[in-house]
Amino acid sequence: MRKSSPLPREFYAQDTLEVARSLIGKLLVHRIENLILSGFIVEAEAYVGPDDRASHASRGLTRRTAPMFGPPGFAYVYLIYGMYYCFNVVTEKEGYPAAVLIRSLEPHQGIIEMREKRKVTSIKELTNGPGKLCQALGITKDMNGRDLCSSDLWIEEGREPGKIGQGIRIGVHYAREWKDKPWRFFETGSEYLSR
DNA sequence: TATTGGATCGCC
DNA sequence: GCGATCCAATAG
Repeated sequence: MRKSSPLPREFYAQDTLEVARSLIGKLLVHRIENLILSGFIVEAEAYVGPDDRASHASRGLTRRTAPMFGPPGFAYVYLIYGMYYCFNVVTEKEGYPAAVLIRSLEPHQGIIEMREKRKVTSIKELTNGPGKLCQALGITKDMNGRDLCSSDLWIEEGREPGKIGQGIRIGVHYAREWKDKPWRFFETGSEYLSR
């Protein structure tokens, strides 16, 4: 069995679209003491630069968006609609605001515990959405700004993904001409994609 | 200090 | 299709 290790910071330092595409098939892991909760990434979206109106960073550097302007390989976690968290990985060089939103996972380790956290039994409903996967893996505001290269939350090599599809991002109708950018990547045919 | 609205979800 | 629920970002 190969020793698991976090992807290096250079992985995150690349072009954001490249990172988003490359993340499909990788394994997102959260270790809570002796418990391992993980899932293969099957869907991710890129939020790129200061002009992308769909991105929080288009409003500039604020308290909330600070992690997006920071160095690559760190987590950007925020509360949405007052009740769910969304998990992103910060990309590109420090000072350039960009990140990839992890939208859905194929559950791997800790499925019993994920069911308890999610209050649902169907495996397909555990992590098929950005808010759901944070709930399943126990990702909260506490992980905002966490270093994915040296903490209990990380991404490692997973499995070879199937065919990768590309399309427009979800839930960004307000983003004017940026709403139609095909910056969402997903594993075609996966049963674990978000709605 | 007050108002607004959202990178969602689950139920009607 | 719609309400829940709260905080950051703005406006005043």
